[in-house]
Amino acid sequence: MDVSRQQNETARIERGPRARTRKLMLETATRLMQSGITPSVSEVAEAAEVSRATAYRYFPSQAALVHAVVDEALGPILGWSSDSPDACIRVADLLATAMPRIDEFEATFKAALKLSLEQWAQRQAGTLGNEPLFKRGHRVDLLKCVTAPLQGTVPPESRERLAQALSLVFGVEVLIVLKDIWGLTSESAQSVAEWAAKALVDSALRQAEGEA
Amino acid sequence: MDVSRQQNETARIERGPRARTRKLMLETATRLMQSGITPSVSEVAEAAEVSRATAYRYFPSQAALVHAVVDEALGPILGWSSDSPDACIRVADLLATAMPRIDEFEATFKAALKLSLEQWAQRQAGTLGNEPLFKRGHRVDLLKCVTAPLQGTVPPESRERLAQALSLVFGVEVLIVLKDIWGLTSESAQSVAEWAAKALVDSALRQAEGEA
DNA sequence: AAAATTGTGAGACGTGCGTATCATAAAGGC
DNA sequence: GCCTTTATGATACGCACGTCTCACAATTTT
Repeated sequence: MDVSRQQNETARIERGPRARTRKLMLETATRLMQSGITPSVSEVAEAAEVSRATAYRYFPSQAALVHAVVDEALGPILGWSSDSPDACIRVADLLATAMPRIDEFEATFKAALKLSLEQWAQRQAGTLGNEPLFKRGHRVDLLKCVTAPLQGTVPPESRERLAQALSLVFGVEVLIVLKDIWGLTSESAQSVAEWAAKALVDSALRQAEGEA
Repeated sequence: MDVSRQQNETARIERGPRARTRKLMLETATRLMQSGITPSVSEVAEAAEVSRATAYRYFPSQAALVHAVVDEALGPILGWSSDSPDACIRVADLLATAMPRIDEFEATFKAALKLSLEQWAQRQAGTLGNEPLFKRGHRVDLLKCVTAPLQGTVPPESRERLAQALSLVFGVEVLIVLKDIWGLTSESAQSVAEWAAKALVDSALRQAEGEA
């Protein structure tokens, strides 16, 4: 089990049965998750028609599995950036890009949130296994990019606060609250998030103007 | 196992070993959860010094356990109401009341969210046990009360949208994002949520004025 | 082609959760 | 006081997860 080789396995185009089986499992897991279910390692093994033992060799836990699928689902979102000078346009663009993707992989992102909650609980209890800790911090950089045009217009502390507030209207949590609690459709949820995001940016701008 | 009696058990002041044991377990579970851990039924049994079998009689699953603890933690929040004519004051008051409580019972509310995610996943998979479904819809009524003073000033659709947007900056999800992802303190998180809430209300008001 | 390496499958094992059974102890009714 | 009802504890069971071992098959190396 060469570690350095395994790390690059996803990036590099490798041949051989190793890469093939891993890819098969990842695709199977992704497909299952997009269909809404959050499969255990055993379930992916069965669906991919490999033995349980083999499955556990590639993904030692459900956490590792979800982690890998999330990384794939996150792809287009992480690559996002905007060069618009208008923060409002940037945030609208980000939401228009990311939210539909999150909605498409809703089960995956919910599973990721669930896992991070599990890990948080285990950390509190002290019984923190040496699992690969979940990150879930991507929105920070994205939103710092969104608020970048406000540099010079809005003081740094307010920009930071705005980015933090925006992170509340951007992510799976939004879908959970608006779809599951309020019963909205994906489109309505998206539109509420967009309205809220614009309101927050406008408020930050107006506040900065008033102080100037 | 009289069902109607068991339902009222928490409300009524009952005597006898039944109510006593249940209360003992609930208090133990609450204490454990406030200390940050999310105990299984077995763990509560051990901590309360009752047998596993007995514990399962009162709380057939961890879900039932969390549900009961959440109901207790939710107490002061559900009783909240305001008669201020100013929506801004109402929302600030609600946040000032509810968020510290949620923060205090952070582990409990996170466990509740985790359970609701589990149930959502099971529902998607079709393997939905006949567990007592989690609600998580309390914020709807609270926020409808918050936006009530805007009746006549802000059109109903906008009021609804405002309430939905406010529900994004009010709840455990806020703590998860701001504390766990951004690394803020509870106080900073609270202050960001308050700023965002005010920004949303202001925006709705301003928008209504502009249209009038 | 033969040997060494690597991937795979079958099965056993330990653990924790939830369920069921049964005997004992405690409470309430007469 | 005795008897019925009810609560409790001990134990065992099935199940799923994760780990481990070992034999076999596939691939690569020589």
